[in-house]
Amino acid sequence: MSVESLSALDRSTLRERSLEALRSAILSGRYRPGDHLGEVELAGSLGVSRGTVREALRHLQQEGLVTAGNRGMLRVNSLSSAEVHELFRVRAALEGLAVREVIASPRREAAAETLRTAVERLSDEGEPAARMEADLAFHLLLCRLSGNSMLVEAWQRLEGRMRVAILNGAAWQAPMMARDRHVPIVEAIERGDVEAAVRVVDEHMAGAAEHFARATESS
Amino acid sequence: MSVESLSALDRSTLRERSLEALRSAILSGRYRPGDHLGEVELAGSLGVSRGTVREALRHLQQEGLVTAGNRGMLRVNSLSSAEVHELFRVRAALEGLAVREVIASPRREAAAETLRTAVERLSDEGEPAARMEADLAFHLLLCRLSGNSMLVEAWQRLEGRMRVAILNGAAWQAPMMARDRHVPIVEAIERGDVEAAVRVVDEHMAGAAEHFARATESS
DNA sequence: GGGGGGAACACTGTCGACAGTCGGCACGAC
DNA sequence: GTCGTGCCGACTGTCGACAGTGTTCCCCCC
Repeated sequence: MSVESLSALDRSTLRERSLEALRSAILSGRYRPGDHLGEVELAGSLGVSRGTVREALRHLQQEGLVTAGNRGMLRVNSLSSAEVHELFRVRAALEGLAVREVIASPRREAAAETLRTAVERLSDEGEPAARMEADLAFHLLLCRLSGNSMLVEAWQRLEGRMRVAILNGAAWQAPMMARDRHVPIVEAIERGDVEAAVRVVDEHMAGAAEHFARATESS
Repeated sequence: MSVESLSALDRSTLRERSLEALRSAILSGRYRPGDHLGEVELAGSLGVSRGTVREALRHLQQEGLVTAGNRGMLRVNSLSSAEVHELFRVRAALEGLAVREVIASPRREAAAETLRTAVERLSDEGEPAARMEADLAFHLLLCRLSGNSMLVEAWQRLEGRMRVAILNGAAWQAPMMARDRHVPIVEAIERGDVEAAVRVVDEHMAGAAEHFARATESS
């Protein structure tokens, strides 16, 4: 089995490894928003050819972590506070659909239970990065449980930008990541209360948008 | 001035032209769903190098027109009827947000007027392809008028898949594209009736989903 | 006639190199 | 001092070639 996973690791292409390396470099803050990402330089530091890093950069561009500037030159993306608000409103719409579908699903009971265990993994303390991961994992799980693959895909397309937004408000207190903020969502789903669930999601997102937009402005 | 516009045309890269060519080739049905798209063959027929067509294909993959199969080989995508339903539910959520934001916007009056003129361009007759374009243009305009750039982006990410779905139900009667189906949306926005607008959008999308899902199944 | 081995093929992954273009800099004319 | 101009460096766009790997098909052996 470990051979299997090892061979799976070996099977991962250079492009995928470069993509992962670049993504974590950006998300870890090693490259600051606005920094220019030159193909030659990155190819040299990653030990791959320009074409390979080029594909990884294009993927990052689609994810929204990187944006095109003058003459096709790429730089690390950053979001204005207005864009943060827009982003979270779209997210609210998508997750609102997710809770609707979860509640309408015949597997609602099982889904609620899965969410209940997931919400327990949300911790009020610890590394900010780890808390962010747990938070995003919870919301992604919510989308997945809707069984709507298009919804999952659309949400994931927003994920990169969300990470940028969260990154901008780096030293945040993160009251939005607290478990208390997520429990009501699960409870509303358990009760099958569509209106309450959607309202809670909306409020959750509005609060998060407000918080991160402020953090963006002050940076 | 004419020099200016010409140089702008020349500025379009080979990658963009290849992308456009491939996209229209797929959308026009020249390549059928499931067809294998080999890099070498396409590079030869387009008169560009493999790297260039490769980038175009990757872009198409992000758009959802092309999907990866065995060993990274790409083929023209197709949607199951279940995915068509999922797709239109996500679209309904996004456009529901769009009408909310348009109505809540201080520029509601102007937006409604713009939509009123756009809806006039929807024709009940003529080329199916042209009608599809007009329909998509109307809905894209709706998203744009919301002023939410993230919403526009998310919608456009779905656009490729929508075209695939519509393409699958090729010989359709297209009652969903009729002007009558769109006028109520505009009227609800003009009245500022959020509930009605969202409900109309939902019904519009549900009807379209049902129609195209059936067309997908029968093909 | 059927099955196994191997060679040829058809792909994609990856790379290094050349060409075009844009921005900055120094230099000279006015 | 300021403007125009030509050079230089940097960066991306594009290309052709090589390598690795499944896949397929043919031939030989049983």
